[in-house]
Amino acid sequence: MAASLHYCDTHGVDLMQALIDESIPTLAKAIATVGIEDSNWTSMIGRSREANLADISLPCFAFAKQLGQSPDSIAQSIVNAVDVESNSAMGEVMASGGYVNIRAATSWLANRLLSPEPLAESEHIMIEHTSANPNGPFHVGRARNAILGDTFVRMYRAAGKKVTAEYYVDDMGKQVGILCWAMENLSETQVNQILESKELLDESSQHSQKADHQRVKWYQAANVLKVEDTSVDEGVTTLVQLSEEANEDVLNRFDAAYQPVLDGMLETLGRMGITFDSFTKESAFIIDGSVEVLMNALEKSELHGTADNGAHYLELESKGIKGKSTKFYYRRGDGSSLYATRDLAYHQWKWTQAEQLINILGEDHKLQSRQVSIALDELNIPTPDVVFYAFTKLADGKMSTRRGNVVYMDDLLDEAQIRAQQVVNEIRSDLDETTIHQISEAVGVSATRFNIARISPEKGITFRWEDALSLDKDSAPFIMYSHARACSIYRRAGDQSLPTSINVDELSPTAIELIRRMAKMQNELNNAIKLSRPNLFCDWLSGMAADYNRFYRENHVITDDGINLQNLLLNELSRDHLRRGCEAVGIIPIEEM
RNA sequence: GGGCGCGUCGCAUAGCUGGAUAUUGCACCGGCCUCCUAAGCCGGGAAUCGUGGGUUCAAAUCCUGCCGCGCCCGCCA
Repeated sequence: MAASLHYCDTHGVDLMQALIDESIPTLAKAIATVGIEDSNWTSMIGRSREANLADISLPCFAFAKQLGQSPDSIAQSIVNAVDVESNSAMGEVMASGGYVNIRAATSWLANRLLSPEPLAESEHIMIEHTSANPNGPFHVGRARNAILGDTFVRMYRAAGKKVTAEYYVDDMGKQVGILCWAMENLSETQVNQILESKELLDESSQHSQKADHQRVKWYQAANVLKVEDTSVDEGVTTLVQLSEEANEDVLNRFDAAYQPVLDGMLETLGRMGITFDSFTKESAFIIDGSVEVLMNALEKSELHGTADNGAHYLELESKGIKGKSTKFYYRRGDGSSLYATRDLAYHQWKWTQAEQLINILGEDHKLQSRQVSIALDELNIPTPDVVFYAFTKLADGKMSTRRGNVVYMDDLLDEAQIRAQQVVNEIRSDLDETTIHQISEAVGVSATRFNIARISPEKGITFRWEDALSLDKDSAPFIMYSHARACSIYRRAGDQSLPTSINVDELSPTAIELIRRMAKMQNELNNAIKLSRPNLFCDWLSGMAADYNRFYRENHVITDDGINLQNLLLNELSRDHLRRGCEAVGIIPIEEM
């Protein structure tokens, strides 16, 4: 085996930011010469929009009025006055279209890439995502939350943050109440009869014996039954009321009803590489009394009001909430709390666990989330950051576990694996069955995740099998293939001791592009995190794979004259960047495919 | 009715903290495997950035009218 580079967990430096920082003193001298008196110009330097022209750019449009010259000629004057030679970070500095365009010196980039610096100690972040009601199997509508949430967890970790992935378990309330009532009152025969009568019985899934797939039938049957039989609602309501009083017996029965479902859901998520560090039950905040304390505290708010029947609310009209209902009810007439109230206590608790909170929520929770934030503010509790995503709908309508109008994730992942296997069978007939299965499972899972992670969260998705399972170029397999290719070369190169520096003069254009791409990794990651858009980092990763492939075509590691060590070094840097990029978005970086 | 979001080549998608020839993939057309994985590489055609107005030296990007789509507006969760 070749000497391996061990850069994991040591890449903390944003080289584009470093380039900006190192360019500023040199630019400042030039700008003073030209006679610009705008002290704000340093904040105008940013990443260049034209990646083929420059890494960073200074737009000169704002100086035009002051100097009475065209932006273009100002840019040219600045460029003429810049002493590039004195700055090791700066490569080319050129004027174009009113911009001062700066490219990093390739030698500087290469050096920085080869001597990474350790990440600084970071704050602790709690990312709460998924938190789906445990009433049935994971479906593709719920998957966007989990995939997005886990991608954030991974990206933050790749950026060196300490992250707790948190799942809020809704262990009280109507949904589990219905499930529990059904499990206790309906026989399997009854359930099957009810579902059959409504043509809801579907045992076509390979996973129909899995606990979550089994128990959702009881949930669906109870929902059908309660339309005709009012005693269902009565039974459920009694249970729900008791659960809200933290009745131990009822909470235990709820637990018994939903836990196998939750386990089934977590198994599905585990297959996608999605795991949690912490599970918190909603009932915990009733039991410890914190909900009651908060409700009492809210009465001191200036927004507080009381309804005729004794219910308590906050009037939010003055806080910019518009529409029919500006009242945020947090205590019912009978004195009990509501879901949102418990959410307040939950947030209060979360702040004891981390310095930053991020919630991943569907766009249907926007109003609710705003109300909760205002209430938190009234309680002097900080508000969390929230990432919203638009819904995934089926071509023929909205997904619903209750109505059985869903595509289950278990089935989607099966199908993804099968489709991937068809491809692997075709091009890797040399591999044994077990290996082929492992590869196709990794490809299927990665492709499914990437096809969601690469889309802007606020954009609605219409589920189509072809799209969800696409193995095309702009997808996970393309990236995985590039990584596997780099691994293959690493294996073939054998045990080599790698050079400690890169001779820039010998680099081909594709090699330079590759270095430039790698140098932007941390910047792209930081940017995607800052803007809450994982799709931006997905773009970088696709581009990284493409640049590696171009490099691979032109620059051979294994040649007739032996091993080209410089190209091997670039191959190893690429392999490392691809692997870390994959891990940051939930693609499995397999070593062979 | 009110609030929030979305509308970019045939399809999908990037860019939206104003700025340089609007990105990428699929599909379509044409090249490249005696050479480290062709799930690849190179080249080509294809876009009134939903639509009308405004702000600006500069608008896909900001403001606004309209059209279309989605989500929300429970003492539910």
